[in-house]
Amino acid sequence: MSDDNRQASDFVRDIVAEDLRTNKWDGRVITRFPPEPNGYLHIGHAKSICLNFGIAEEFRDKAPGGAQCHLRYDDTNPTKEEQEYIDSIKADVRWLGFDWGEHEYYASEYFDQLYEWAVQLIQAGKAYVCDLDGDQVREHRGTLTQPGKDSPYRNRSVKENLDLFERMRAGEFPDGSRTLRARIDMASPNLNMRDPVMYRIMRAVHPHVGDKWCIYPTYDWTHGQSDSIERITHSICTLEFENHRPLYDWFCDALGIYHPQQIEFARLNLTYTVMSKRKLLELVKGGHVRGWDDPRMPTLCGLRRRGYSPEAIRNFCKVIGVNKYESTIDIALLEHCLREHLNRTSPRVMAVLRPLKVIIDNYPEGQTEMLEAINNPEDPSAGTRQVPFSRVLYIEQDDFREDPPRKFFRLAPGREVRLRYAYYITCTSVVKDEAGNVTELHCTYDPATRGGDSPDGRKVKVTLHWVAADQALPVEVRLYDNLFTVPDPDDVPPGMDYKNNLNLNSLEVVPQAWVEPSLKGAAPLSRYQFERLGYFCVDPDSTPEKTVFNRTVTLKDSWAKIEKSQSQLP
RNA sequence: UGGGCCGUGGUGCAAUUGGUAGCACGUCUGACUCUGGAUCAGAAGGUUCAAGGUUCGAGUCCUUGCGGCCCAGCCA
Repeated sequence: MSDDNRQASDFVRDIVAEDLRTNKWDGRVITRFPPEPNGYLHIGHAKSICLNFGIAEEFRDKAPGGAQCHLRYDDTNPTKEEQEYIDSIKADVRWLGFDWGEHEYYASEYFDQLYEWAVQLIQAGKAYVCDLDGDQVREHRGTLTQPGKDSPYRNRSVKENLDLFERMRAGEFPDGSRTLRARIDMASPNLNMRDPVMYRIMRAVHPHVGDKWCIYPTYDWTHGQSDSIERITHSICTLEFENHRPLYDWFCDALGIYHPQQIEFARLNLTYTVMSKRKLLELVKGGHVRGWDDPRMPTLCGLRRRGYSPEAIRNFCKVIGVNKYESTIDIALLEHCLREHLNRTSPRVMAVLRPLKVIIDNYPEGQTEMLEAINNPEDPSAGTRQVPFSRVLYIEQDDFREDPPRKFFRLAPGREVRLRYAYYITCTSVVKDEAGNVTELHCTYDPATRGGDSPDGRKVKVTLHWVAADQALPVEVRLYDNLFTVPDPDDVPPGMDYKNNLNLNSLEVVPQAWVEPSLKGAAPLSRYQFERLGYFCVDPDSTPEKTVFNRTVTLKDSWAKIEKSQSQLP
């Protein structure tokens, strides 16, 4: 059990608590998670989900006016959005362990209200139809250091604007030919205030509202008012929207409507991966991975398939905190949270990835016996199981060295080790092929050590995992490494991009590994620890004939560390 | 060179709001162990971006620098 289940505070929670204390929002706490359905959710979104839904949960009992978190799709750009994404987002939020109850909303369902509000702004002389095309709008916008120029259409009459806007909606004009723009200040140092576009003409079928519209509101014109409609109290978003806040404020004030408070926090960055939907989409479309749910992807569906648990991800989000400055978190911290949870919850099992045949010369031919094995030493209630033992076994190739280096404690000629839950064995001879590769080992076992303890108190340095050759199940195992070879994939010389840093060895398939028979029929997505190797998860690609395992993460391996440092010596 | 936001060990976060820098990950030791896992104990590692100033006292306040991120989509 983790020692501390409480959620530490942070500057966002501090604001919420303070607002509750001063009764700023009538005792209400309403947050929202507002994805655009244009891709799959990733671990960066998990940070936002945990923040928004977490706050609603934590303040449930403290907010007399009620606390809730909405799921709202910011679906304002039908050219990029799809039903597939809408569905996956719901599945992923639920899998993470959060529930929005009745509060599932779509910005596209506010389009009528938004249209009315646009008319209201036109009537107030605060919006106008502009005939400039994209290039011209850019030219008029000015630069970071120079003010923009007013559009020649900026001073059209209210009557003309109303007529034109109505006809935009009616489909009288071609795509991109006109826009509705807010009439603010072309000289503002904040470029977002230089008469931003509110509506564009775009003939596209919308995944949620179909072909009802040929004009679509921009995100800037939609987001703040959607929060307003839902009476959000704390509109929590990422840092890049800080510059947009004055615009959202302007819209709410100009409309005279309920005005939520926006709070910005830094998005999550992780080493050895990329975290933008654009790049993830490119990896998928470019065939660099097998799909959005490829176990190497930082998407929630990818992590799920890889074997991550929602608990691990939630705890990770708790541990990383929330702040206002960009930072990059070491992937090792995510893996730490993962192991921490999996260690407590995963049944142990034995599997051999690269088999080396071991023949126990003094064990009766044709005999099989069942030995008792503990399912989870961290959880006594998980009980025990029986594993078969016989004369011919497989052990891991890595667990034998004919000429053992210093600090290598495993099996070697003449050396005695323990087979987990079974017997002590001693290697008596080595069989090789013509090329000199070790093909099998002959050993003897000590019948007195049955179960794994020696009555004479004799100690061995190490315990090996094993499977009985004639009882083991053949399975496929997929081993994963980081998708990128460097901590910051975007750190590339000029002319190259992050794809140059793709790790070409991020997937290694072991077509035939062996697992103990208790794993027969293991359900997709079920998680195990393969003793001494790591945590593994049944891949949905599994068939009744062949189970496929994904390696979620290795166990911490101090021998690997020693070996690595030894190889680095001159 | 306009505006906005932000700088605390290698990394991520704390510091009772002015009281003498703490936690986690990682790294390195050691103990224990039927997973070289887990667990436990310990160590190394910070002139809190810098320089001034206010103060008995500054990571916290002031000034000036420096550095980083964001903004010139009819993307979100």
